[in-house]
Amino acid sequence: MARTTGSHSGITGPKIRTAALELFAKHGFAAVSMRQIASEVGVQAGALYNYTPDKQSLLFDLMQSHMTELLAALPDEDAAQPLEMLEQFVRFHIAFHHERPEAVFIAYMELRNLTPENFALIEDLRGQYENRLQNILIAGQASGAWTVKDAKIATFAVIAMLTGVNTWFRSEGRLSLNEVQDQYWQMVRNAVGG
Amino acid sequence: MARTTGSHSGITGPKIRTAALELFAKHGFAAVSMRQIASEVGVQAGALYNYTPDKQSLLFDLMQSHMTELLAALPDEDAAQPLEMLEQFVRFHIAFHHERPEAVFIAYMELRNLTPENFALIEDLRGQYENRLQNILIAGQASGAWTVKDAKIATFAVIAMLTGVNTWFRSEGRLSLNEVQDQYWQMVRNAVGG
DNA sequence: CTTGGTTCTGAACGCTTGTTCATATAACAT
DNA sequence: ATGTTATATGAACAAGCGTTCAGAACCAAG
Repeated sequence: MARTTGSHSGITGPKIRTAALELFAKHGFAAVSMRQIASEVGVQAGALYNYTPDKQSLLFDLMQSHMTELLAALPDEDAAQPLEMLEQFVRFHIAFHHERPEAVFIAYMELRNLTPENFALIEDLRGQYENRLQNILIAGQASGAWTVKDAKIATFAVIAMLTGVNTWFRSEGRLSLNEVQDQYWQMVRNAVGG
Repeated sequence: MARTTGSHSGITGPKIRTAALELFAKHGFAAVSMRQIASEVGVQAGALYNYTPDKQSLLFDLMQSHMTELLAALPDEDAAQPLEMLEQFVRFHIAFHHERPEAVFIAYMELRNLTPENFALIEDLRGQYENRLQNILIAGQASGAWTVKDAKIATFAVIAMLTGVNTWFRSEGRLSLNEVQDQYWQMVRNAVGG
């Protein structure tokens, strides 16, 4: 036997990415085999190599796509006052990350499974994202919108705090996304002394 | 050949735990083989099974030890006013986690590689730790020491923020541990509205 | 209806995996 | 010095790994 009925590149390609995303998030990159991904897609392992040169590229593509989408979706920089921009950032980060828990999980947990070259590329994208927040914090320092001492530390603190939402928040739970955004915005605003 | 000169249980046992800790933290549980651990110890793979029934138990033991030590090292609960207790907690968390980056990393990243039973045990220990902070936050709410609305959310937010220190702080860097503790304490205190 | 290119199968490749076990030797107790 | 026990080796096991490739079957265009 060989090619099966209904097989098509435009379908199988995305299917592979979705299956890999879910499996990597659930079990970890190293613990997932190409045969498992193929089985999830409904195809033999060899067929995956029509769509990715190897397993490493599959991981890298998922992470790069995620980081690129994240940067592209970021609200405009110079649209408003520092306090508004910070609020925008907080609400954006929570909402965007809530919508793609698997990609977020992978982007944080699988860095060590990237080749050094790929790692550097992803770290650069992450740095760009962190810089956006850091610039907001610096702008607010300059304008006296808040009192936080070290913008770099505050950047790390805020991002860690916000990303932590993904570990516990579920939309079916006690709180709505909006309530969570409100409470985190209050905590972030207080934390920077705004 | 067989048993080598100088071989001793009291030496090899800890060596295995140390090697496993470092390798798991660096490459991930699934990506590390028993042969790699053995090689790090200077022994053949079969010898490891004099010290652990299997690879899974090795991971679980490391995680359980870490969580147990964490709980045992926690400062006393009813020793002071809420504000002092919260400050104590913040400084303790940062210092304790800074001293054992590998164990912390593993305890957060390798949860999905535990069997369901082992996972439940570790999650219970983690829950106990989080409860200690939550109780402090509730006590402060009751006494009016601060204004934070939802103690559960604040617990998650503070722990995520504090644990994030490990991703960037190095003692050789620009800041001392004490300075970092000071700044994070200020941010946490502000965040809860204290 | 044929041709050509795309997408798949299924077998194979050399290697690595966690784990077991007979066997050998070092270390200790007597 | 002898006997016992603890601790190691090294080979073996079946299973699984990422990846390659010849050939088969599908799809679309002429």
